[in-house]
Amino acid sequence: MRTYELEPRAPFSLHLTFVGTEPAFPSVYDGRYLWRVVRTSGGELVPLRVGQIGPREEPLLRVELLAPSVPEGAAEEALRVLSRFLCAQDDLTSAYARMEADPVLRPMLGPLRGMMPWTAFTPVEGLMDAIVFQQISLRVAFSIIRRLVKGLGQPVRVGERVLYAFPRPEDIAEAGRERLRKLGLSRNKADYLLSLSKTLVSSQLDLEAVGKLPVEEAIKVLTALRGVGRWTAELFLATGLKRWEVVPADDLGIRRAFAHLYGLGRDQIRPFVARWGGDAWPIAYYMLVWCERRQRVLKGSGLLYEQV
DNA sequence: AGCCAGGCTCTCG
DNA sequence: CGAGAGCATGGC
Repeated sequence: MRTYELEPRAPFSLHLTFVGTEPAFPSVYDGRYLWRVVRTSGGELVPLRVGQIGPREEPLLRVELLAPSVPEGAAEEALRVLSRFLCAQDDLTSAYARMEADPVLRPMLGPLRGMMPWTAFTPVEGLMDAIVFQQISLRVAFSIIRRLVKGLGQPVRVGERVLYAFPRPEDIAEAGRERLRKLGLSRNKADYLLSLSKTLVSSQLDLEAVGKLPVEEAIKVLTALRGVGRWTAELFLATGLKRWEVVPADDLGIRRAFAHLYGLGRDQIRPFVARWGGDAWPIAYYMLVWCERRQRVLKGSGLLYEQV
C-alpha cells in the first residue's frame, strides 16, 4: 500500500464538495473518505481512497492506493485523474471575488467556501451519466447508474469492501439493449448509451478534443450524437470537460435557483451568466447547492452541513 | 393512486 | 415548424 499527499489550492473542502451533490457511483463518499477505482490508460485498475488531513485554508489530502503493488506510472496517472476530478488545482479566486461583490451571492461564501463545483470523474463517464440524468430525478438516476456500474463494471476487492471500476464503452456495447433495459434504463436511454459506446469504441469521437472547441461548435458536435440535446451537451461541457463558462440553463434546478435568487426566467439565464465568463459554472453551482440546501433545511435534514 | 422528476426523439398535423 | 406522446424508477 502506498500513500501520497496532494496539496490542493486553498480554500478546499472535500466534505463540502461531496455533500453539495453526492458523487455518482462508483465514486463513493462516506463522510470522511472518497473511495474510487481509477482505470489507467494502460488498463490497470487502481483502487484508492482520499481523505482531507489539512484544514480548509491550508488543505492537504492523503491519497492511499489500496492495492498491494501499483506500477509507478499507473500511480502517477491515477493521481492526475483524481486531482482533476477533485479540482485540486483549480482556482476559484476570481469566482469568489465576483460573489463577494454581489449581495445575492455573498452570503454563500461563508458556509460553502472551499466547495468545488460538480465535476465528472472522467469525460466519458460524465457523458454517460448526463444521459442517464435526463428528465428523471437525481435520486432515480443515481440508482440506475449504480446498477449499471455494478452490472457491467469491474469489481475490485479491497479488504471487506468491493469497489467498482466504471464500465468501459466496450463493456456497455457488448451488454446489448436487453441487458441495459434490465438494469433500469428506458428503451431510448439504452439505445443512446449503446450508440455512444459504439462511437467511442470505434474512435470516431474524441471527447477531450471536443473540450477544446469553441462552445457553440462543441454543442453542435455533441447534439449531433443520438440522445444528446442542449441540456445534456451543456451539463457535460461544464461537469465533464470543465468548460466553466457554460451553464446548463435549461436545467430545472438551475432555473429554480436563478428564478429564486435573481427573478430571472429561463431565457434570461444565458445572457446573464455571460458576464461571469469562466466563473459561470462554479457560481451557478453554488447557487444550486445553496437553494437545495435551503429546501433540505426546511425539510429538517440539513444536518450534514453542520460539520465542515 | 397518480403525478412529477435536473430531456430527448419521433410522429403528426 | 410546433405540439404531443412515451419513457424508466423512486418519492411524495
